[in-house]
Amino acid sequence: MQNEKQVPIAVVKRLPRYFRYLGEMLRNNVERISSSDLSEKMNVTASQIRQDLNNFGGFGQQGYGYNVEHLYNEIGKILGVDKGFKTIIIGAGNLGHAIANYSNLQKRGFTLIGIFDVDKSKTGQKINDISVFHMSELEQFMNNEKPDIAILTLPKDEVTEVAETLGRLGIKGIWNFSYSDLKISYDIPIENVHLSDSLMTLSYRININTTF
Amino acid sequence: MQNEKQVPIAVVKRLPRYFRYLGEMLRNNVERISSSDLSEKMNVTASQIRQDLNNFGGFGQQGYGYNVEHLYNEIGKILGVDKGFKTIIIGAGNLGHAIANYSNLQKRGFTLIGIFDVDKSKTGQKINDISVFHMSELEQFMNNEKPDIAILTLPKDEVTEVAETLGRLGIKGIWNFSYSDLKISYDIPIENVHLSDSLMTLSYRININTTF
DNA sequence: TAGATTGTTAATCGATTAACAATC
DNA sequence: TAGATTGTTAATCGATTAACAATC
Repeated sequence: MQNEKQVPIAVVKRLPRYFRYLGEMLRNNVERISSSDLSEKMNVTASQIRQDLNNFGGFGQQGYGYNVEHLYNEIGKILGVDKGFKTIIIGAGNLGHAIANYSNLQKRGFTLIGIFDVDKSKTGQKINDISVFHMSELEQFMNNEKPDIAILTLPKDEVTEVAETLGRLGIKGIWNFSYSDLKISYDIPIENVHLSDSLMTLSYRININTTF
Repeated sequence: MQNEKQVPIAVVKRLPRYFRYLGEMLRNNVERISSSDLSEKMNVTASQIRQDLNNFGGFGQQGYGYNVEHLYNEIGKILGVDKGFKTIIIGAGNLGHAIANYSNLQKRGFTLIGIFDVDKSKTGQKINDISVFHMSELEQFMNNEKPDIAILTLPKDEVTEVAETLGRLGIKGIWNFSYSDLKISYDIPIENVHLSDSLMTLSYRININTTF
């Protein structure tokens, strides 16, 4: 169980970017790429690419480089996008709507199977062809459909309770958009997305450009 | 100009989180906090907090700690949220809608002053009280209103051209949501947001939890 | 004053880069 | 085979943590 020494999170966070660039190349029918060519495109060092990839095994070949399609697929497997994880959205507000309509998620192998909201006026509607259910139906839905990932787009003072419920019902991971660092009593992965953090970083950079 | 040795980006990226926790404490009428108490709440080391803050000056006081309100305000200034940066959204699709309705941005001191789209059927509408203009009106609007930040929520094959235009018209920073690492010929800060990267990181973590 | 806690220097740790032998 | 490029070890760099003198 859980061994093989853990891959640094810094490395993991770079994988989606590799995946993105390789996908682009694949669409452009690029067959192979060397770490140094890729490093130029991506503005990182070739060393880093080789080091990163070798956390997961040797995907390249001396004198040849990396086969784009193969590497793309392998990184996809590492990231688990081949698993077809089933997702639900909780909170059918603006952000919930946007994510439900965000085709990239479907493309990356995540299948949206349901949307939940406490607002009864939304129940029964469809968003991007996916049904909106009332929160009271969540437990039964979880038992029947066994979604893997819950996307939480609800106010921050409601999020902990909902997340605890999801944990109890066996969710495998939570993608949290509420303005908080969600923590629950179940040991499952949670990714907290803080959109405004990124905007404030931008703001900082504008600010120093201007100030000094 | 631009000196005082640059603050590491790792530090800058932590500032919004400090800002968030301090804001929370401020709302709870906490008057002062020591680095060690804050470190416990935030799950980081006290050392890191003190080091991070001292990149920008000494905000604390020996034997006392940090005054919450003062520190909150100072970090706000560093981040530039006190500047009232004027923002526009380009792309009135689902994500554009969601962001326009995302009250946190207004709360963090960013003022949305216009939304643009190529789709004429959207022109003249209002989203969260903000007018939607046609893209052809962008240049004049920029000249008159001088927005600081452009939020780009449009398809990735349209984003570069629009961004170049914005650069030419004097935008100060770009918050890019399209599925690409936007690069333009003007030297202005760009923050690329890749929502699906974060989801894939979550997916990875679910995957290893399950596999090993 | 005595106690608490900062600001800051020094030590440690981890991540990135460089180098090169292995090998396709 | 010769050339290219990986996988991997070693060196460097930077970031985090520990320690403590300064000071409120």
